[in-house]
Amino acid sequence: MRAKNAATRDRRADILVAARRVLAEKGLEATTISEIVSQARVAQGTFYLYFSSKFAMVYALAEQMLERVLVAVHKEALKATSFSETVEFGLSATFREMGEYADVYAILNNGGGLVENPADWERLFEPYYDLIATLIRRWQAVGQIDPAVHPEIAARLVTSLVERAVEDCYLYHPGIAPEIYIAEVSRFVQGALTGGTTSRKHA
Amino acid sequence: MRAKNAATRDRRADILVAARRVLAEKGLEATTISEIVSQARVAQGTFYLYFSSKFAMVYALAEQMLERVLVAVHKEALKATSFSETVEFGLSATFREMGEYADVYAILNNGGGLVENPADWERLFEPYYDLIATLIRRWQAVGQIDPAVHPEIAARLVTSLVERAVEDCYLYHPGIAPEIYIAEVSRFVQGALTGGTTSRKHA
Amino acid sequence: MRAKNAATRDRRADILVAARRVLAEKGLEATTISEIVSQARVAQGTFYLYFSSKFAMVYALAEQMLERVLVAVHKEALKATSFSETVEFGLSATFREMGEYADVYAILNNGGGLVENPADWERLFEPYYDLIATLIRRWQAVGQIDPAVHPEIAARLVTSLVERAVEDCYLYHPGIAPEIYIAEVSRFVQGALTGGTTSRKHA
Amino acid sequence: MRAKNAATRDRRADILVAARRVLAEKGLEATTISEIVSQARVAQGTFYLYFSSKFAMVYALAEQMLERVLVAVHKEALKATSFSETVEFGLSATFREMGEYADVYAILNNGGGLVENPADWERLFEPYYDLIATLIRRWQAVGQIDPAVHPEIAARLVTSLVERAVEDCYLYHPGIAPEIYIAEVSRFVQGALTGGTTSRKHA
DNA sequence: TATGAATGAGAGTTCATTCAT
DNA sequence: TATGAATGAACTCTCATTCAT
Repeated sequence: MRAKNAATRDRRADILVAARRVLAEKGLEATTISEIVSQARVAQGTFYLYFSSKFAMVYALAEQMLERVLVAVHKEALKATSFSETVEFGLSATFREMGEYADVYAILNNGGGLVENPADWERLFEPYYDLIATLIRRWQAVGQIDPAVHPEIAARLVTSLVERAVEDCYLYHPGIAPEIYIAEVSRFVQGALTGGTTSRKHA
Repeated sequence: MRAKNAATRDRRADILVAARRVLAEKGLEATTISEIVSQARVAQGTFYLYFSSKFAMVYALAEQMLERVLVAVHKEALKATSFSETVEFGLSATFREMGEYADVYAILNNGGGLVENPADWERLFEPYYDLIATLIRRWQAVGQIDPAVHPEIAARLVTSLVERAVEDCYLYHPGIAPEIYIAEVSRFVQGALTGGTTSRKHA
Repeated sequence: MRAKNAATRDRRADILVAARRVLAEKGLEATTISEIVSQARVAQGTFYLYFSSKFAMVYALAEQMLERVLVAVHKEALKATSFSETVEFGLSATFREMGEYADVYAILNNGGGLVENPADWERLFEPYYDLIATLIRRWQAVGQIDPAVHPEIAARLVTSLVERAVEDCYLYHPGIAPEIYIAEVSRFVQGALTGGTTSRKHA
Repeated sequence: MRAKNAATRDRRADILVAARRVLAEKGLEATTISEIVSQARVAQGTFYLYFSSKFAMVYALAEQMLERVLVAVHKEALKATSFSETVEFGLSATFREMGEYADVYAILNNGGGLVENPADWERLFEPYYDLIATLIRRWQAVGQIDPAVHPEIAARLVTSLVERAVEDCYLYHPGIAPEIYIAEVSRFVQGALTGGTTSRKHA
């Protein structure tokens, strides 16, 4: 198990970096393998050594992003001592990690229509949904989340909420600070899961 | 001033109907003008008489859908006598109308990357955001929504929530009844906007 | 034989005027019937009432120009009392008339490749060549032009010389006054036809 | 450092050869890239590897022709010992070289209207004009050309004269021998530049 | 592994022309 | 005569993919 020769460039990584730059700038349809390999300074054929198609490359990019978010959120969740903290820490971590990919969100959200079977693409997000659902169940177990909440559905709603907030935050309204969005989403999620219904009992 | 000859087909409408069928079946990138006009039984050039490009057509389709949802939600909102009813009626109407376009959601959600300036596309949704924000303000005025809620941001979050729920409901989990999603989103939105946090102060 | 109703626009003329404007601005290949009829404010079909094709229209335009030049040169030739005057008067008239068509020269010179049989196009210029050849013969008869000159070939050379000079003058070097070109061509033609070589023998 | 494999076809050259054949047969507008690549036996995309557009290809063809003429005329000019010989040798060489391109003249003369900025196209001919102007100045210096002649303008007139003569000779009147045209143009040019006007003073 | 010239199917789009009104 | 919506063949050009080196 020796270290990779320093002189040997990691071409797969080079390609992914270039791909993101091009996707961000041109959009999915206008992105060409040609431009990716040109920016990555590798030959056209080399691309196909690492990715079997344009779609496979987009898929790999999505995997990369989700892996990083997953790890970060998981780490923060371990530190949290309440549902409220879980939400706050998790959101901050997610905004931080996803913010790095803000430029390719619109594309990574739905596979850009490249995907032949939407379920294939959706499967990519499963681990993320699982993590959120698990966290929901954990805090339901200790009474901090409304037991009426459906963990699997809520996980997807929360995810879409976050994705959308990040998108709005980084793409459409760069003037508004991320903290504003984090606060808004935080209240949104906590209000939603701790039971608006319950709270209304006191009204 | 006579009525249009019944025999005269409305080619623009024919094209949009065909376009939806093809987009739903093939996805955006794989959809070709060729197939659209072939299904619409018009000539290739006729397409360009009504739409200046493939993108302009997708845009028109999104406009059409949003117009219908807007009208339906507006109508329901007039009938509602509480924020809770506004949410319930509005959601039902939205699910009903958007459900008709479920097949082209993934595409209409983000303009499929065809859009050159994302803000152009986002502008399309403005009227919808405005309506939601207006409704939020209305119920904030009578104390049924947490005054801390930022109407414009919340409108966008609610919108994304609904879009995503419809997507999940009609595309990914056709086994689950729409009512389940409506109930979940309803609680989600109400909990979020009536202020779960606030209610905890009383706890 | 009554005058045309003043209210009736001469659509054929309108089309030719618009055609020249478009040809001048866009070049032959980029000129479309669409734009011509749009500028002429007539319907697409009306074009074909007057011209059987795009080529027929360019041909008509060339005819129009050549007719005007022919008439003008003929008129001047009648006034001239020497070969020298014939050249000077004729050149001035030609520069004046052709100058009006300077914008479409490059196109009218060779039919732009629209022509299927180049001879068809060439035939258009025959009356002009004939006039020049006739004038050459006239002044050869009275000894003012070298008898060795071949009237038909010389007519074509003179014509091309003039066309090119007008082109250079009006298109490529608008800074240089037409008079300069007229003087240069005049000396050129006179020198060529009165036999510079021969005359020097006598010097 | 081995020689290029004999089996490796020079695709750029193949394309230019085919292009000439098609242009000559069909004219510029009717010439399609499709037919060119089909005759050159290369793929459609290969064309764009060497030429960025149809116009770029025509431009390259013109460059090729002018280069050959330039070299030939320059070589002959070195051998000439008088202006008269310069004209005769130069004309023969030009007729010989341009005769090889007679089939695409009408097109190469004005860029066929494909050119967006006529000056771009004109620039292509500059080296040729420069050579002629230089030769004129050389023989003006030793008194063999009328000092009143404007070298730059005359160079353009002479060029157009030659182009036109070649065109007439090879395209329109193939029955007349090139020598006739060469003689006519030779006398034309010599008469024009050695000063018909001057000589008449002595008459 | 890496290359990059070559491929060719197929895309979006244009536009001269027709024809029912 | 005049219209202009409709046509559809044909165009240029792109680009994912291959393969001999």
